[in-house]
Amino acid sequence: MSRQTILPELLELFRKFGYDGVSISRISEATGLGKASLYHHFPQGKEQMAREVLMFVDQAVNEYFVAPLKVAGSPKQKLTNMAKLVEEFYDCGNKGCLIEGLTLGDADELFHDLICASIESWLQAIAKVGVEAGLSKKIARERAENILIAIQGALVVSRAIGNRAPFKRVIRDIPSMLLGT
Amino acid sequence: MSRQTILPELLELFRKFGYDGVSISRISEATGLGKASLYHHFPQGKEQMAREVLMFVDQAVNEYFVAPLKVAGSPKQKLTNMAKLVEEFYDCGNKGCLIEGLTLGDADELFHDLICASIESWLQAIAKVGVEAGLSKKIARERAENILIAIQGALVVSRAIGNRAPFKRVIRDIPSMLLGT
DNA sequence: GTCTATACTAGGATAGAC
DNA sequence: GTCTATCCTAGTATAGAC
Repeated sequence: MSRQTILPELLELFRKFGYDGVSISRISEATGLGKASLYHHFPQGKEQMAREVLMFVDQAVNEYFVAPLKVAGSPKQKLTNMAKLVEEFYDCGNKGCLIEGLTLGDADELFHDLICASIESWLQAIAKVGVEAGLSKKIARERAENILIAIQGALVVSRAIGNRAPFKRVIRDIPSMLLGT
Repeated sequence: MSRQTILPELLELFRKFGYDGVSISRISEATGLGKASLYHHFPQGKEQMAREVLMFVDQAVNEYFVAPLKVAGSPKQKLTNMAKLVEEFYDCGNKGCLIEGLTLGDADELFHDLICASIESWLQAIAKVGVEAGLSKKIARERAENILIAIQGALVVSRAIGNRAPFKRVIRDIPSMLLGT
């Protein structure tokens, strides 16, 4: 069983249950691999699994969210493309956010650097599109932050009230959140 | 030891570590009470503790966030007052959000109704201020949702990047998020 | 109402056979 | 590379003394 098949499964577990909510037994059930096999692939156990999932996600962020912002096209088109891919990644708000589950409690210190770096590269890519569109660096950065805040907040609120409409609305409004109405 | 002294301590634990991250031993250490004493006060264990914390928070939400929106004053003043109290409650973004830790994994089903009701009453109170200020019901509701999304999202992002500035900015912008610039 | 002691279960991790 | 069996620790929960 290869990394490419197991990491997506681990991602789903960590985003759904959080670091503390994922047990080796649960992973064993979900993947069909015995505990000993899991430790064969990940000698440092759960911590290594979460770390590799975060690196896998960082790669996905760069490939799916950041790269579309760097190709040719108008700022609005780039953001619309990104918004669509974000919507897919979170399955219209049905799938939770990795950040939440990996920044609670003790896990926070373990993974802070990885999470921080991943968010930062996404943030900078969005801000760069804003600068291209004529915004000042400061405003572009703030609005990029607002976009990530809206995405993460919408995931929390949508799940809490059991209604995906707020998430979908946020996705739709991403371009205007950076470029203005 | 009374409910009034122990519930705030439990709140801090659950918001910091999430439901799965809080163990009875941890609660015992934090409160200074032995395990058996904790079960004396909360016969149904951790689940009851979390439930009572949520009811305690619901009360606090109504007392501190909703009530200030119902007194006399201009819409802008009401929102500014609320924003200030929200900032205090989350300690400028240093303290996490209960919702996150209690909507992950299995805990989600256990507490969904309580969390949902609590958010809904807050949401409606904000929307009502918007209607008073002349907004349509639909727009007022959407903007109220946007405010909660921004608050929760800012907590996630601020913690993740280790910088409270986005949270403070969101707090400052709450009135204009409802009433327009 | 709080404590010590204890029972039981689940989670983390490894040894060794195949 | 995967399995069964096992070990140890941590977590949940309760009994019974004070």
